Amino acid sequence: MNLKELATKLGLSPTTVSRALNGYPEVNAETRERVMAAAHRYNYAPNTRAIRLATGRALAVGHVIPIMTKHEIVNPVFADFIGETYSRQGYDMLLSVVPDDDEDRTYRVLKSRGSVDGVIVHAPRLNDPRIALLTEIGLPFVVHGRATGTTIPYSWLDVNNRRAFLRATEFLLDLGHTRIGLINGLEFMDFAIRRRNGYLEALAARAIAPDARLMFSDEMTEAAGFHAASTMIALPDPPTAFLVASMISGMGVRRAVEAAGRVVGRDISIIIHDDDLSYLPNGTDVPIFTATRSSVREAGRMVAEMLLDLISTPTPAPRERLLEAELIIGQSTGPAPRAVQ
Amino acid sequence: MNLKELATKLGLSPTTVSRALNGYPEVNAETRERVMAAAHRYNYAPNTRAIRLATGRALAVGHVIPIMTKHEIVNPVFADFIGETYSRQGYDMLLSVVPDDDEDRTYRVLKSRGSVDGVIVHAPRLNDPRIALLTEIGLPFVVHGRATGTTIPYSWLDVNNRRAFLRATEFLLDLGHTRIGLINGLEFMDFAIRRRNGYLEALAARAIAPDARLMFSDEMTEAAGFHAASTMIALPDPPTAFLVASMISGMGVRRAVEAAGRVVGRDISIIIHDDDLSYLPNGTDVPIFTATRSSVREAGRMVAEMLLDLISTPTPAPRERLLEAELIIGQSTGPAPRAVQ
DNA sequence: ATGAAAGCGCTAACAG
DNA sequence: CTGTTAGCGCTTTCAT
Repeated sequence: MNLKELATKLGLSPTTVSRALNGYPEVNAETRERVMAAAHRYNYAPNTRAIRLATGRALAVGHVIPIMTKHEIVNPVFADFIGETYSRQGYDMLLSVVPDDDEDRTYRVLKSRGSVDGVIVHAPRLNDPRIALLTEIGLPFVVHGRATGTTIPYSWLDVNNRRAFLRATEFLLDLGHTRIGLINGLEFMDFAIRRRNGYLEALAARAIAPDARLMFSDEMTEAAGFHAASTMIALPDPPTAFLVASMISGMGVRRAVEAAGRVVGRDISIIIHDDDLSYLPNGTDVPIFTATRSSVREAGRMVAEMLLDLISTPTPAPRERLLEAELIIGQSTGPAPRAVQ
Repeated sequence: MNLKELATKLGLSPTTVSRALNGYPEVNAETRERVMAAAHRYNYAPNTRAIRLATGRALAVGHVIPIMTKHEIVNPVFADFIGETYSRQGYDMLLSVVPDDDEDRTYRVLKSRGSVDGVIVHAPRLNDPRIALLTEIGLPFVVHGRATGTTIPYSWLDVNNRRAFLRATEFLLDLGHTRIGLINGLEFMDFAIRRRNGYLEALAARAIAPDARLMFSDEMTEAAGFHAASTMIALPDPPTAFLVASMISGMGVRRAVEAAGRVVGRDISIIIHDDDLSYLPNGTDVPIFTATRSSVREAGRMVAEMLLDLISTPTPAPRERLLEAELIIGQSTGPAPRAVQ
């Protein structure tokens, strides 16, 4: 059933039916009722392809996921982008999974073929070139995260990673730890840089000089966590606590501690950060974390809304939103951190 | 730059240009050269919206992710669906994240608005209603996994989960373990059912009666793994080994073992299965697993190809593909399983 | 308040 | 081999 057929059935012109369905004010209230009812009855669904061609809008937003060719991937949790935000406004969510050495072309094609009205930029990196590129080609975008080093203004939404790690470090410092090993993600990722800064800031505030041997930056895998922790434990003056940037590397850290014959929570404390808690139940009994499932979802929804706003605004001004993370203490991944004896 | 403009510049009709660009055989070789060159020079990109309307094809495939309203989500790893398979053929990948109580409507809308040419069904459940629905409304689909209990024929690609767990169980049995705790995912998920069957089958082959107290089925979270393992360890006759269905629950299992004062790999062996190794490096030093990163990616690519095949085939016959998983022994998550003393 | 007509940019018969 | 002519199903002036 298409518009024309529906119009014929109603004895109206397609124009009027279209106007009635799209809420144009000039339509007679009674007519609108009739149209609505008929549309519902005949299960009429407008053909998106036609709307797109006629209006010149794509009615879709893109999410481009860079697959790192040299590294393990960063895999955004798409469940967080509850389709509702998009679908409620009639937008589709397009996913492009592309090797990072091919990103440029992807964005240009997205723009020139008119596949999307805007994109969400995931996993921003230091001096991320995508921001300049998108600005240049005029494809609206919102960054989920931020890109340190970028000078041109752009819209973003980020979680305060610096503050999260600052507080986690302070927490350990308060327990008397002074040698705290940082097991961070790859530090060309923006979030990893900020986390490191938070860690350093906390140390600086207590006049503790950072020790390069206690700061590892690598992929957030089990093996990398194991390697980093093992190396640090083997130092003449090993750390008494670890601050780990992901659940998975945390698993490797635990293994390293145990392999060295130490006991987690007695000899060595571990704080594991993670902002993807899809594998943990909400609210209760979680380890030390700096985000909760619900807040991550909230962020996803907010980014989506920012983009839709941006698209529908004639002359949009860049918007920025910084979310504070929660600090939650529990013990799911192991015993809670202990004071140094 | 659109087709018409390009045609004018070339002094040709849009038709000819279109034919030249789309590889129709009747075009003069020399003409084609000229057209191609001009298209390249003027950076011509066809307008997808117009192609879609004109051909009546959506040039897009949908991935519908059901968000369980009552449970933690199943979050497919989309990086596995390397866009290349789709983009090479000019297809977009559409993502719909919807609450599971709203799936019906989503599929119907997808069909009636013509947003996609077909869909990939993720995370199939026992007697999954989606298969009947999609068959009924005539939207082509391929199931990533299988749906136990479904009678109508359909296309699917699955990893042999039964066999994977059969082999893992056999491995432990060969080491002398007879009390093996199964910590499984939710058993309304098809893959979880099959894994359980593999476990049971291995026990049956050795004439070992299954013990209901050694079989847990729950969400694959850290907390659930901890709870299941703790409960089993507290039994008068506790298991000497655990077979765990995910890396994350495995973390909880390890914690439970340690909390009980036992040593992993000495008192209790653990085999962790996982088929999402995004957090592990390829190839080396992985724990006992039944799939590798590359094979998971391979599967993703294959499903995508099956769907594209299906779409472009006039009268498609259902295709079925069962992949054998690899059994890899390593020790990233802990010591390798040991023989019972 | 409603309708007629043109057009979005491409493809696909049908001619020649 | 190339061009002419109609659409695809909707929106959007411009009339009435």
